[in-house]
Amino acid sequence: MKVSRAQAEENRERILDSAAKLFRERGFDGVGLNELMQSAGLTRGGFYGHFESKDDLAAQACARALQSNRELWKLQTDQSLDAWVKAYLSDLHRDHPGQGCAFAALASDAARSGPAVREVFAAGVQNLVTALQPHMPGDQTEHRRAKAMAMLSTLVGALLLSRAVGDHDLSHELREAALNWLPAGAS
Amino acid sequence: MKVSRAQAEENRERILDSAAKLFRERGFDGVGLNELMQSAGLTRGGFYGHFESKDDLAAQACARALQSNRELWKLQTDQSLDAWVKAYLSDLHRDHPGQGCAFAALASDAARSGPAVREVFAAGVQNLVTALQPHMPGDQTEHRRAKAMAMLSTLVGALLLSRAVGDHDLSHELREAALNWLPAGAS
DNA sequence: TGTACATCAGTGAACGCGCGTTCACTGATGTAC
DNA sequence: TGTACATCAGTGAACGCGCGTTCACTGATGTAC
Repeated sequence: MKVSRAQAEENRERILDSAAKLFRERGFDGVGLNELMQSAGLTRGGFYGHFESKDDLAAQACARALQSNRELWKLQTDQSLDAWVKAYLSDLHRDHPGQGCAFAALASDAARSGPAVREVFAAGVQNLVTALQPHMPGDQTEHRRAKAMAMLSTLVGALLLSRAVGDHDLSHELREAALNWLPAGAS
Repeated sequence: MKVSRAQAEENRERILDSAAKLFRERGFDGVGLNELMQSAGLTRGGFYGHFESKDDLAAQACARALQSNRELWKLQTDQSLDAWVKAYLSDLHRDHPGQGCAFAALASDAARSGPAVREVFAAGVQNLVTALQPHMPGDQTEHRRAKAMAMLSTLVGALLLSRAVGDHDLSHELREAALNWLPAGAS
């Protein structure tokens, strides 16, 4: 049963959205194409009409996740960098990787992936650093850029570790420590 | 063909060492039990004489990886925290996750794993932070502890991101930025 | 505007493969006498 | 110390299952007249 071109495009978008969410929750290897297509309301076989391979989807889903991160975060950073940092290190963000930062959720997966995914990640880092840069203290652009990068590393590391430890108190302590550390160089 | 008890114990150790390396390189889902046992010079069927399940092995392999991290790093930090930090953010460490930091290599995997793995990770963080703490500046113990945690987050985040981006220059820039940022609060 | 037909998005069965796990079996080890 | 036998570490075939991918087919869509 064929479907209108507009509908097909909608289907493709839905696959990408599902993939961006499920991959962040369970990693590339943790989600099969069958489940993925079903979660988008389609069947297994239709996948290859939209994407070349699972790897191709992984790269595009990462791009999608990073893009939605950017849109979500732009509002927060525009009003205050501090607000964004606090939201980044919140319990809410820790407990919902599927809607959260793609770096924290998929960096390990990306490191083990092919060039396509890694290029998407590189572009994502460049984009976010450029967006954060003007909010950082310092006279020279390259200093602000370096600070933005270091801050990003701290945030990603703290969120990741706080997700990896089972201990609830330790999870909180890790994020608090990062939060208190940041102002020293950031603001 | 039975084997002496000493030999059996040796085999178990070899499985653990292989797993600690392979898991760090490719993640829990990226390594099958067949390949794993073969890399330890054994066959598939013998696995369950040593471990309850793959999950059980994952937890024990993480513990093994974290322990060997500790032994390796103790020497470096004892002479100078700076030496350790530089080694942590080196090209060598980035390019050899199999022998490197288990946090950077497996944090995402741990976040998606069961309680056993996560408890091992929590203990690993506690251990490392306790080891770093005395090297951090500050009067009060809890301040030094918080700084050690924040520094760890920065290091893990920077190494992870520098592995995830394909771009060689960006990978270097990320680690340099973290390196220059650290002294502000750490030393 | 209405009809005839080519296009092609989506279906669902099938491909070979490797997964984690189980189990009957083997035969050297370690023990009891 | 030497022999008889129980133990049990490791083997390799087999289990059912889900994986990524392919393909012949369906039938509504979009096009040409």
